[in-house]
Order: sequence, then C-alpha cells, then structure tokens
Amino acid sequence: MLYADVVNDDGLLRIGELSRRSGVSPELLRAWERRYGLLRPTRSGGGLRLYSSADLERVRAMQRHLAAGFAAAEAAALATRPVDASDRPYAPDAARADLATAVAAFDEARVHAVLDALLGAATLDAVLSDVIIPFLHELGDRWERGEVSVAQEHFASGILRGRLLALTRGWDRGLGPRILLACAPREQHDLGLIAFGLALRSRGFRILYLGADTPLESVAGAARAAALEFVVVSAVHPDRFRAVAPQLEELARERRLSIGGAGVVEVDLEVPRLTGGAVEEAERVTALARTA
Amino acid sequence: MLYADVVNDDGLLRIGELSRRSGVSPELLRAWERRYGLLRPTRSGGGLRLYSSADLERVRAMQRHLAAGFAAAEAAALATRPVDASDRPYAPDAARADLATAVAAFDEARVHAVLDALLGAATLDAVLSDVIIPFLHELGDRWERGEVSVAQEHFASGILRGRLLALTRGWDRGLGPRILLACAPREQHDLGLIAFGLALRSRGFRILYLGADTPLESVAGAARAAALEFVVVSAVHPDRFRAVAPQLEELARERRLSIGGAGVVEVDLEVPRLTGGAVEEAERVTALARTA
Amino acid sequence: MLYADVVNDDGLLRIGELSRRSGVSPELLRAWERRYGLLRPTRSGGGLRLYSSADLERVRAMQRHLAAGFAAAEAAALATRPVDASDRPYAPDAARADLATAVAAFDEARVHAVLDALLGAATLDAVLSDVIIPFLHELGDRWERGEVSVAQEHFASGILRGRLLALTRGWDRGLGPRILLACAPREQHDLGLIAFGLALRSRGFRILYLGADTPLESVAGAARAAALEFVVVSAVHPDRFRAVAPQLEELARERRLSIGGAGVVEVDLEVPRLTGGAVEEAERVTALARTA
DNA sequence: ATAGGTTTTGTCAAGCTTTTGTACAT
DNA sequence: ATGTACAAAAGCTTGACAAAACCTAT
Repeated sequence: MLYADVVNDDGLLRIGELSRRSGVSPELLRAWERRYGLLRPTRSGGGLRLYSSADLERVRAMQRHLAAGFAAAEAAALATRPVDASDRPYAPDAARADLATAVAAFDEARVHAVLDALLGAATLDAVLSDVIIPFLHELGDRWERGEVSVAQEHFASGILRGRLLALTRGWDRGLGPRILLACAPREQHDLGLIAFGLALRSRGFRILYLGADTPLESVAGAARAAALEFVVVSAVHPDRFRAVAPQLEELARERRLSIGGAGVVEVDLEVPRLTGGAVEEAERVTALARTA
Repeated sequence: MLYADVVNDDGLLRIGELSRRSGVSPELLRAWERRYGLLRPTRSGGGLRLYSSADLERVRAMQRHLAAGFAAAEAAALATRPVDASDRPYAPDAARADLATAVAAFDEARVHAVLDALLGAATLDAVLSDVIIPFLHELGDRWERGEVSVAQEHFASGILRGRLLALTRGWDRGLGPRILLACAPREQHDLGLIAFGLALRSRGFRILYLGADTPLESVAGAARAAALEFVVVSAVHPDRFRAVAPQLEELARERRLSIGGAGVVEVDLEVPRLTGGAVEEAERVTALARTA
Repeated sequence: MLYADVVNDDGLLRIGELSRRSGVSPELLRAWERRYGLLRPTRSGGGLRLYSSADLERVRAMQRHLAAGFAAAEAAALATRPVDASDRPYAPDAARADLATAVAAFDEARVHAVLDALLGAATLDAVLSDVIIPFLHELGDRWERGEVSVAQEHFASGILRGRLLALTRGWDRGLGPRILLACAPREQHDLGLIAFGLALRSRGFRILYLGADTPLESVAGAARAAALEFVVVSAVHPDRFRAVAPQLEELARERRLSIGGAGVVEVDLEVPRLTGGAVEEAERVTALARTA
C-alpha cells in the first residue's frame, strides 16, 4: 500500500460506517448534509452515499465546533471552510508558529506540509538555522515553563528526527574528510547533532554518526577503527561533559576533538568548544579543515 | 527378500518397492504417470517399470503438495516443475549477513544499498520480520557477547532508525482507528516500536507516535487530548514496566492498553501483553480491533 | 524459508483450498468474483477455477478491508487496486507506471506524492537510476511513437526539473573537487545532466552547473575562471557533439573533459566518453578523482 | 422518528460436469 | 502391465431469497 494510497488516501465509507466512526447517527449525518451542505458524498450505482476520509474529518471538525459551543449552522460553516493554503515564499517566523500549532494538535500531516514548504523554498542550511533549531529551542523552553507537554515534545522530535535522518542518507559517501559525531554518554538529545552533521555534509564532509548516549571508549575505538581525524562530541547538559572530562581530554590528545551543543558554554576543558549554532559552527569547522 | 530383488544393478526400483517406500499404491503411481506424466520410468527387458531415486523424490514432492492442499493435477505440475532455485532476489539470510559485514566496517553506503534491494524485493512486513528485527536482535546478542562495539550498534541503529522513520511519513492519515505508541519511561529502544507501528500502518491503523522514554502521564494526557482508544506502551527491559506498574494498570482501566517489547515476558500485570514479534502482534491487534 | 512460501510461488489452488486458506466459503468467493471482479482465476481444461497466491492475497486484503468497516463493494475496490498486488515499499516499476498515469492526467499532486514516497523509501541514487531516468527514457520513446503529447512531456519534465533542482541547492559549496557540467550547444535536454550532478554531489563533488545549450567558449571560459579541472559536456543527440567536435577536442587537451548523455554512443571523438547511466558513471568519475 | 420501498450481500439449491482414487478384467 | 470403468468428492452455472443496510418523504 503505497503509491496510490498516498494520494488516493482511501476507499469510501457508507453512512453506517461513517456513523460508527464519528459517533453521529445516520439521520443526523443526512440532516447536516441537507441543511448545511456539510458533506458531499458521491453515490453508488444504486444511490447509496459514499463518503471519503475528508468527509470524516469534516464531521469531526463539526463535532469539535459544536462542543466548543457554536450553533450547528456556525459549526458547519467553520467545518466546511477551506484550509488556507497560502503559498508564501519563505517565512521562518510564520513557519515556526505553524509548527507549534500543528504540534499542539498532534497534526502530523500539517507538520510535514510545513516542512515540505520550507524545504521547497529555502536551503537546508537556512531551514535548519532559521526554523528547525530555533523551534526546538522554543519547544524546550515552553516545556520547561509547562506550556507544552512531554507528549507534544516527543511527537515533534519524532517527526523532525525522521525528516532530518532521511536527509542523512549517504552522508558518509564520497571524497571529503571524514568526521565522527556522537553524543556524550547519557546524553539523549541528538537532533542538534544531526543538524550539525547535515550542515557539515553540505560542505563536503563525510559523516560517521554514532548518535545519542555513546561511551567515549566507543568513540575512541570507532575513530581508531575507521582512521578518523575529526571528532565532535555533543551534549545539551554540561554535566554530561563534566562526567567524562578526563577521557575527553585524553581523546583530544589523540584526535582533533571538539565538543559542542548547548552544554559547552559552562564547561571548562582543554578541548576546543563549538559554542555557536550548528550551521555557523559547521562553516567554521570547514574553514579549519581547509587549512589543515 | 534379497536386496537384489528390489533394486537392480543400477539402483533402479520396481513399482512394488517404490510403492512401499512412498506409501502410494502401485495403481495410483501408474495413474499419476498416465495422467500427469509425474514419473518417467525406464523399462526392463520384460517391460517392468524401473524407477530412479529422482522418481521417488518426485513422488514425495507430490505427496507434500497434496498434503498442502493442492489438487492432484496442480500438485503434479508443481512436483515436475524444474527446480528454478531462486530467480527472485529476496534472500533474508544473506541480507542479514551483508548488513553485519557493512556495519562492522562502518560502511553506510553499503547498508543503504542492502536496504534498497530488500525494500524493492519484498513487502515491508517481510523485510521487517525476516531481516530488520532479527538483525537487531543478533546485533544485541553479539553486543552482549562483546563481539560488536557500542559504536557499531549505534551506527546501525542510527541508519535503521532513519530508514524506518522515513517510511512512517503520513502514518497518521487515513480512515482507520488511531493508536498511540510510546516507550515506557526511561526506555530508549524505539526501533521495535517503530517497526510495530509500520506493521500496524499497513493494516490500516493511524499512528500517533511518541517514541522513547515517555512519562505515562504524558501518554494518558495525549490519549485523552487526541481521543484515542488504543494505546501500546513498549519496553525492552522488564524493569521499565515494573517501575510504573500501578500507573499502567490505571491507564488500562481508562483505555485499551497493551504492553509490548522484549520486556513483557517476565512481567506480571493486569494489562494485555503483546509477547510476539512486531508483525505477528500487529496482526493480532488488528484482529482485536475488529471485535471492538 | 517455509515450505508454504516455496509453494506459494506459483502453485495454483482450486476453490476449495482457497476457501480453506482464506476462511471464505466457495460460494462467496464466486460471488465476489462475479460481482466485483475481485479474482481472475485461470481455468483448468475442464473449467475449474485455478487461483494463484496473488488471488489469495487479494482475498485476504478484502477481508482486512471488510473488517475495517468497508462495505463489500468498496472493500473489493480497495483490494483490487493495482498497488495492492505489489506492495513493496520500494517498487520502481509500479512507480514508473504510476508516474505515467499521473502525467497522462496532468495530475501534479500525484506526481509529487509518488516522488515523495519513492524518496522516503530508497536512496536518491536508487530513485534516479531505477525510476526517474528510465521514466524519462520511456517518456521520450513514447513521445517519438506519438503516444505522448508535447504538453505531457513538458508537464513531466517541468515537475521533475523542479524536484531535482530543489535538491541541487548549495551543491557548489564545500570541500570536494569541483566539476563543471554543461549541455552541448543547442542541446536542450538537461534532466539527465542534473541527475548526474546529483549523483556526483552525493559523492562529495562540488558542482558548477551551466545547464542547457551552452556555447563551448563559455564552458572553457568558466573552467578557466573558476580554475576547474573536471568538465562534463552532455548531449542527447550525437549531432550536438559532431557540430563542435574540434572545439571539444581542443578543450580536452586543456582540461579533464568527458562527454556524456545518450548522444555519445555514436560519436567518435578523442574525448573520454561516459556511456553508462548517470549513477554508474558518477561512481566511475568518483573513483577516477580518487586516484587523481 | 417512522413508514414504506430499494440496494446490497451472504447463502442456498438444482442440475450438471470434472477430477481422482480405486477396482477389475484382460 | 494395461486399459477401462466407476463412484465419491469437488466444482460449475443459474437463479433466487432474505436479512441488513440505506433511501426518500412525511
């Protein structure tokens, strides 16, 4: 189930099944159709109503509006109103707001649509530094202030992780210098590191990505096994670095190690620190590699 | 009876012996020969049928096919068809071995190439249950035995997570029942849960995915906010369940909750458990949802 | 592999066995065939229905859809959709067919949806060489045979150009070796060249892209101005090369020039020729650059 | 919400044919 | 060993029927 399904969405429901799925009686569904034109079912050869998934969505919207206190006529008007698909060129601020709304409603399709529009309108660098990374920060802040639930934060990072990882495909191939990326032990936030990797990739690096919560011995081992010179270890929380400070400094003597992520600002180690944004630091690392 | 009486110099069997060895009556053997050309015995000077061991194999194949439910004509066609071993490129065992080699060498391009070939050759269900999930298990086992480094394990799961998440796009769309998937608190292994979600998706479910390490209050909150009936919480380690047993049982009273993942086997809770593989349990959940 | 899997390859079932395996009564199976064309069994000499494993799959799909609440007619329509026959996640042939249908109907959303699904399921390399480039060839062939209108051909190449160009963003940045790509003078087909550029980019090259119909003096000038060593000139029609043969040979003495595209096969020049597919030749060029 | 009519769909039956294991005469 | 016969099992087609689900109109 793939190609046709993506567009064609689904089959058609008869009124009984629509009723079952929406919890609205068939009589009422027909009344809403007759009175407010809420639904526009196609018909079978014999005249039975056939509803699409869009109809089901409209019924659900109608129910939400009714529950919110609107009169039936108004609720129907709201539910049938077309979703404005304004094709503005590239508006990072509006996009962040859109993402926030979509995440609040667990609306996966909308999140993807916003990301599609963004990636269609601007470079990955721009989308990462103007939208995705700031959005993640905002999300984190609002989570701390209790304005966003853990579920919403998880939902959002799941989708973003999927989108970003999809862009990483093949990022270890080719001719450029190879760099190893890993999160410090016990560090679970990997999205910033992935973004950093993507920024590096678009500058010609080959990425060996180990991801969240990687023991430093493994980092060192992999760097040795794959003969890598450059290594970046990332953490959002400074304690993650402090807990392994000696090992980090040892690795720094062996390889060209940098540490990055929000956790670096308060840490004092004998290791170069990437304190800026992912794209900015990718640019700096590239410049460094050029001279090396 | 002497050996020489039933088997002649060239190792050829007479019909009685073929009958005895195969359990098929001589009459029926002759009928199969006449009707379907199943057997092509040579003849003795006196006209007696002389069967080779290949004939015996064909008879046994015929019996297997009959037992499998094929009618005689079709079973014979299958038994006489030349063994064209494999003209289709789906070889799960070889693929797993390939993946292991590629991962050991941190060869990202090769991992992707293997996955491309697999996804092009078989259904997602098959690839998940024959290759990806077993591969992850093998990887875990070999990690426990120290044959695989953490770095290799991380490298592999990063790539697989990216590929699987890419396939999840739009999995919340459609007409089917909606189901919430989350890992138990402190549980970081999400790949099995993603695979389970994909298997459910291909059976028509709509997926709301919260991912690793999700507090149960968030699960409950999201289930309420999005009006979801079905919820699955997963963990690889049983302690993850035990630590939140009361909350799980409370949630189970409120929603249709199941728990799954390797961690369920040793846990004793008043909550339905999904103890099988991802695809298998997806099938079961689908059946369950039907009865609801 | 289980015995059943081997047999399922192409064994034929009679209606009783199909009934046993699916749990659907023979009467109902015949009714579904008669009413909805769900099954298309071949017939034995005497007229008995003979079903393939694909038929069994269709019956099972039908049952799933019924269980999901669809009425029989709608469930059958879903189960007979061509995509259900090969529900591999990555089905290049099905995708090409889908693209052709969508193009014939000027259905842009569907073209995008198919491409989205493909790029989610496989690597760009695979999609280029398995789907996009073959599709362009088919389109050209069918245009020559008059089966496709100019409008359809323009529509398709417009969309594909847009999608591919969106992926080229920033492809001149970074650390890799630089390569100049241009179409020969008067050559308008640039899609293959873009695909080639993308394959090179994913291997670490930096691309300087001049596009369709570029005078060779401009190519030479740009190569000199940007100090580029590698140059590829492409054409679909051999005359485009012949018309500028001396200049090509001169440029080849100055830079590492290759010529590519469908037009190279019949041309005889003192210039290295890239006669294979875009991805394949990108791999070769990468290997060359490595040794250089 | 009800009444009265229509469509859809699973099931069944009658009468006939094909398939297939077994039996028997030569 | 061969060829023919035979009867049970399984299938085929046509036609019909009744319960469930839907329709419109009041």
